[in-house]
Order: sequence, then C-alpha cells, then structure tokens
Amino acid sequence: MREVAQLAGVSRMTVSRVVSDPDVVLPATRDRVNRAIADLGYVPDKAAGGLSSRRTGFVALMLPTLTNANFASVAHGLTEVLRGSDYDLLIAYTDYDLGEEERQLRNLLARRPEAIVLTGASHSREIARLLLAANIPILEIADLPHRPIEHVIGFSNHEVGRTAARYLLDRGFTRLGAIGAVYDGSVLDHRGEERIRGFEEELRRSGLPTTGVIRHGIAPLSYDHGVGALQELQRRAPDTQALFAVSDLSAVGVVMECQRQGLRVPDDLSIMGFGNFEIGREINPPLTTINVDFHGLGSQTGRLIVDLLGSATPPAREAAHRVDVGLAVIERNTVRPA
Amino acid sequence: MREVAQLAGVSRMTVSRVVSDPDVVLPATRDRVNRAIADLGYVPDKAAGGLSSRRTGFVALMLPTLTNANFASVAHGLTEVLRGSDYDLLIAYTDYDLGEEERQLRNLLARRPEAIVLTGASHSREIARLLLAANIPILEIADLPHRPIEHVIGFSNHEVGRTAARYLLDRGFTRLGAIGAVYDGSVLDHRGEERIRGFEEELRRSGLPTTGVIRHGIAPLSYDHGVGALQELQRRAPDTQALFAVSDLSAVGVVMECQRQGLRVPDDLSIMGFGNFEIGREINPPLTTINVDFHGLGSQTGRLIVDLLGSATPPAREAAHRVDVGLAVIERNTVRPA
DNA sequence: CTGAAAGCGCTAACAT
DNA sequence: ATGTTAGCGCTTTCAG
Repeated sequence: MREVAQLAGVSRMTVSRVVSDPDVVLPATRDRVNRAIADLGYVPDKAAGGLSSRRTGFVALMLPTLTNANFASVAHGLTEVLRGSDYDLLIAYTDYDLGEEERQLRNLLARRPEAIVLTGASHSREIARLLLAANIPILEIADLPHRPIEHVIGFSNHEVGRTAARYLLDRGFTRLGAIGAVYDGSVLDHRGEERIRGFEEELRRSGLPTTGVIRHGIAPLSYDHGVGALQELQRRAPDTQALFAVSDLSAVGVVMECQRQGLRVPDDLSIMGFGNFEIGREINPPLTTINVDFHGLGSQTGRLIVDLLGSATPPAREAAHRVDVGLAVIERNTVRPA
Repeated sequence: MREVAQLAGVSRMTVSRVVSDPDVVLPATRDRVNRAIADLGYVPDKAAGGLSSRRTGFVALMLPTLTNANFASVAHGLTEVLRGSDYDLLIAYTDYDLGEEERQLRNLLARRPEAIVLTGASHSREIARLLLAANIPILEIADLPHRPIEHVIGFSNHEVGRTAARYLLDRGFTRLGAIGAVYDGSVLDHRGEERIRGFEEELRRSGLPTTGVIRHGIAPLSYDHGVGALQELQRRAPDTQALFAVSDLSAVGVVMECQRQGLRVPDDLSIMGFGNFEIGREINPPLTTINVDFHGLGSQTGRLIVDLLGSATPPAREAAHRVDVGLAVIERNTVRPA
C-alpha cells in the first residue's frame, strides 16, 4: 500500500479510501490511485484491515461433508445473499468427524468470522461455550434442535420421518420398514436418526410393529447402504410392503438392488426417500421422496445474517430466531398408489 | 490475550509462547497460562498473528463446484496432509463462473494464503498476474495445462479421451460416439472439452468419422445431460454402437434413458464414462469408466506444498513441478466385450 | 526462561 | 477532499 501511495502521490489513507469508499475521493485522485493499484497488482490485506476496522468481512460455514448436493444448495443460497452485502463465505468441512469439527471451529474462530453457520451438531458444552464467547451470531441450520445455541433455520427431521410414515400409512400399507444408520450416541448422524425416530413414533401411534425399522452401517449414507440395508430388512422383516430410507442415496441403492433381485418397484416393494436428490428423478421408476428447500434455507440464513450484522443494536441474545422452512412430499413412482 | 496474561500473572509474550511454542516455557508457568486460556475461552487471533509473523497458516483451494465427489476427494487428500503440518485448508468455489472465479481469487489473495491450489482454468492474463504477484506457490491440479502458471499436478484430459476411444476401438467398434458440453470459448468446461477432443483425435487417426461426437448443453454435466445428449445422438448418428460420455453422471443418464427406451446395454449400445463416481458402480449394469486417483492427487499436492513452504529457499520459479498421476480404465459391464 | 519495545498493514478518529 | 496520529492483537527481536 505504501508503494501505491507513493506512485499515486497521495497518502496511504487516500489509497485506503479509494479501496473501501471510492465516492469520497476526488475522481481525478481516485483514477490516479486506481492506476497505481493496477500497475502494482496491489491486493489489500483484509486481515490487516480487519484488525484495524474490527470487520473481517466474512461469514463461516461449517459443513459435515463436501459431497452433499443439498448442502451445496445451502451454500449457494447463502453466497448469493452475502455477495450482495459484501461478505465472503468461507467453508470448512468436518467429514462427519467430531474431533475435526472442534478443530475446524477453532481455526475458523481464530480468523474472526462475523457470523458462523453450523450444520453439524456441535453440542459439546465446550464448543457451545467457545461459540458463544465469540460474541457473533451463531446460526444452526438444517435441523430444529430443542436446545439451540442461538438462531435456528431449519426443518424438523423428526417430522420428516412422521410425514413419510403417514404418507405410507395413508396409502394403506401396514407392513412398513425404514432404513437408516446405526446411531452410536455420537452426533454423527443425528439428523438421520431423528428421521427414523419420527417414523417409529408414527408406527407406534398406529399400533404397528417396528420390526421393519433397520439401523444398518454408519453415516454418511450412500447407495451401497441401501443394498446392504435392504438385504438385512429382507432377513428380518421379509413381508415388508413399503420402505422409507432416511436418504435418497440409500433409497436409490434399494431400487437398484431390487432390479438385480428381480423385485418390481413399486409392485413388490414401495420405496420413498428423503432429500430430493437429482439421481432420484433419473432412475426407473423415478423416486418418491421428501423435499426441503435447501436453497431457500440458505438465502434465508443469509438474509438473517445481513439483518443481524446490519442492525447497530448489540447482539440481543434473547431474541434468537427460529424458522421452520417446512418440507413437502414429492410424489413420483416408487410408491404404489392407494 | 491481555486478560489471559493478567489472569496468569505473566506478560503477553509468555502467553504467545505458550500458544505457539509451549516447550520453551517453564511447565509451571505454562500450566498457569493454559488454565487462564481455558477459563477465559481465549482463542488467539490468527489474523493478528499472521500480520506480525508473516505466516497466515492456511492454504486456499479453489473448486469449480461443491458437488463433485472427485474434487471432494482431492480436498480430503489435501486436508490429511496439511493437517499434519499445521496448515488449514480454506475452500472457495466458483460454480463454474468466470467472473466469480476472479472475485473469489481476489478475496482469497486478500487473506494471504501461503499457497493456492486451483482447479479452474484461471488463465486470464490478469488473474495469472495477480497470482504470480502474490509470490506464493501456485498449484494447478486436475489437468495438465500446456502453459501452466507454476506447478501442476494432474492428468491429461486429452489422454482420457484418447484412452476411451482406443478402448472402444480395441473392442472392434467402428461407429463411435461421444457426448460432452458445448464449448463456448470460455473456460467453463475446459476439461470436458479436452476429453472430447482427445476422443476425436483418435477417431481421426483411425480414419473414422466424428459425426457421433455431440456437444450438447452446458457444463457442469449431470444426469439429464446424458438423456438429452443421447436423444440428439440418436437423431444425428442413429447407428452408433458405442458411446463415451465425458462424465459418469452423463453416462448414467444415458443408461437410464436406454432403460426407458427399452435399449439393452451393452447389447444395443455400449457406454463408458469418466470419473468413477459411486453411482456408476450401483446401476445395472455397472458402468465401465475411467478412474483417476483424485485422493492421491490431493495428498501429492499437499506434500508438494509442505515441501515448498518448508524449504527456506526462496521460491525458485524455474523449478516448477509437473506431475502426471495417470488414469486407468475400470472395466465393468456397459461395454460389450470384443 | 521471561519481558519490553517495535512494528506487521491497515483504518478510525480527528485534524486541516 | 486529504492528511496525521494512534492503535487493532499479535510476534519479532533483543535484553535481561
């Protein structure tokens, strides 16, 4: 910056102004400075700027994995909104690893984000404390935790499971199954477990057995989870008529395994998934699933952040937001009509 | 930090040492400081630290998209290695948008990464200049550009196309097709275009027509690209026997569309893809494809970075690395045996 | 082994 | 409209 100032024949302060608030500088001066910036390939150091202004200009997003299209949609929605308000989005991911989550969080916090968006569970006391101590907006998304750290924008995974069960029940099925991951008490697949519990609850309400509810393998779930889980289901509850998979990927695996076994979908087995992944639309027959507007979830999160950071009011912790973005069944052809 | 120092009854300098080089501090002092750190929930400000030490402790990774499992593997491999050397990985993505690429790059550069890993094309003069001016290692991965900015760790996309063509030719097919995206001169799908050109080249060498080479839709490619492209192919070269899709996702779309049309794969049409995506293994029949060790590519990149940053030698620009990680055909069942 | 002084690159606050 | 001064939170360097 010093060089730029010299080349343009102004003080460093003027260079700073040209970069952050150009309108306040005389056009002639501004042009001179801009030319110097271009000539020198000067890129302002945001870390130094942030140190001084107490504004780092970025929001952190913690993702459990990089490969989930729905989380990518969230990132999309977020980015779109934040870009309009001149915040960057920096992404870290944990690979569904608890230790890694804490590590990454510390790293992120050490760079002083202005807000932090969490998709993991992050509920160890230690982590929650660290987060709160940072004194920035904390947003938990893609779930509706009972005891949130602060703001929540999400949907009820429990309700996802109940909705699936009701949908299947409404179509007259009585031998229902569900497949998810083994829940080992860690929070790795917290959300999938919630879905499966919602499903079980609805089964119990209807006085139906839960023998078809299979917890198989560990999260994150993918296609081959579906094939393994189906095989286990066939051993434990061979008369199952309709099946809910806590993830579309798993559901697709089930459909593929059915093809291999010569089982007709939905005639021999009805299947529904969750997440409305693109592959579900492409397979034969196309997969019935439950959709959540993840992109909208991301934009809403972005808007809330901008609001929160924009208001000069000190962080009123008591006014935590809680938004349920809801969900919807997407009817396609893997569930036999009533 | 001031508070921590006070609470522990030491100078701020001692706190700094406990955080960054604990062994040099007397155990008793160290314990006292650590307790103060824990009590106060102190998280050191890396931006401030970096400003002073000229080491920001992070490496930037620019990805075109968040939803590609292969790029996620790269990130994985990179993270594993970097973690061992105490660097963070910060990820930005461009959504295959050129303007966004430059924006993100500036943002990243403004935070002073110690090295930058690029997967995009990034070859505008302006960008290359900015990158070089940053005076940090620049690594381009997942391709083997002719005129690299600096280091390159990747594979030849051109060779991917040639390998696919040769594989199909070797099996006795003479009516070959390929599907990729429309290449509009921008660098959005540079890699896919390279693959398709390699395929065409091999066709020409064998004196075969390239009428079955279809550029359809725009990148990034997904399942529905395959269905649209197949339909176009059927119009333009209905007698095609074997088809190479520049992406597995597109190839899977083709297989699904064949199922719908009642075409038998591979009897009526042979198909091969690229990328070895998980879904290819699950469909029926499983997809023949070309694999690249993306995880290894990531670790190698990480190791090179650690080397480069570790050596006290000034960045010897002339000694740019160039590594070809190669590729391999994965034979499954969508190509009819010779 | 620990501390004091100086300064990293930038901007807030106050001049002018 | 532009410049000056002070200082953001930390580490380097040098003393002790």
